[in-house]
Amino acid sequence: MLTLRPVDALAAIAEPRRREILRMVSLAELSAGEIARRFDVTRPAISQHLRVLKEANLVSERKSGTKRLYRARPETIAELRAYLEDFWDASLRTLKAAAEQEEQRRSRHGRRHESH
Amino acid sequence: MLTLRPVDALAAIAEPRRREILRMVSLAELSAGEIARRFDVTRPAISQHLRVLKEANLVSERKSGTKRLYRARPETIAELRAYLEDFWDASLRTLKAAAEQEEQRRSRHGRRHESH
DNA sequence: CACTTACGTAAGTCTATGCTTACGCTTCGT
DNA sequence: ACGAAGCGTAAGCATAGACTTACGTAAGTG
Repeated sequence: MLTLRPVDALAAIAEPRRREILRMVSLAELSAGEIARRFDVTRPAISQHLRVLKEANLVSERKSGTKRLYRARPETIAELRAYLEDFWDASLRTLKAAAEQEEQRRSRHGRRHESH
Repeated sequence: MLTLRPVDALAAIAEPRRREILRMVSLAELSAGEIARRFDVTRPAISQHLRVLKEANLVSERKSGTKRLYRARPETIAELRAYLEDFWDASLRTLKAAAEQEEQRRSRHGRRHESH
């Protein structure tokens, strides 16, 4: 039952600041304020980034007193990774196959092809 | 001498349509028109996507007569893949380490921690 | 019960971006 | 030389999105 597709996570990761945030909450569980202090932007901006990451299931949230602690979710990261692995594999495999075919064609008849 | 960072390629890939285009030009060298015909958008829109992909070095362009043929560039795809591999590795490794530390703490003293 | 701390959210702004139509440039066929 | 084919680019538009300030809320503190 996976309603969120890896694609949402990919879009979330495309943002440099969110990538940085995800790195931070991979190293340690952090509060929104702690994260915001390490950036030049205001705290609400970070809250909004955290919401995107949370909606993409890339981070989990836990309340502790007045704070909210965020941490990266390895499962979703692994899913996104797998999704992209398939993407790379499909691309690179077919590219390699195409290059080899071309190489064969080139060597079979000595004249250069595709002059059209 | 790599002026273009993998990050640009990542942003390019974040767009669903561009991911689809990249898949297509991995399977076969295609002209802009051929690509556009497979989408519901106009040809200029595809041209603009192709420009983004080209600037990210994800596709190469070759002129043949009045056409321009596009093809995925395996090198850049591999670079982006490597960049992300590092990202996953760093995230997942530290997450695993943190989880283990926590597990140790939890088992060392029987009571639950972090009540604050 | 105030007051403070630590937040999220709403509203508004500015920029980026994905799209369209209009146009101009090459290259090929005749 | 001329029209058509195949593109890229410019300009304009509408939407998304990354910010800001202002405000509201829940949980500790005195």
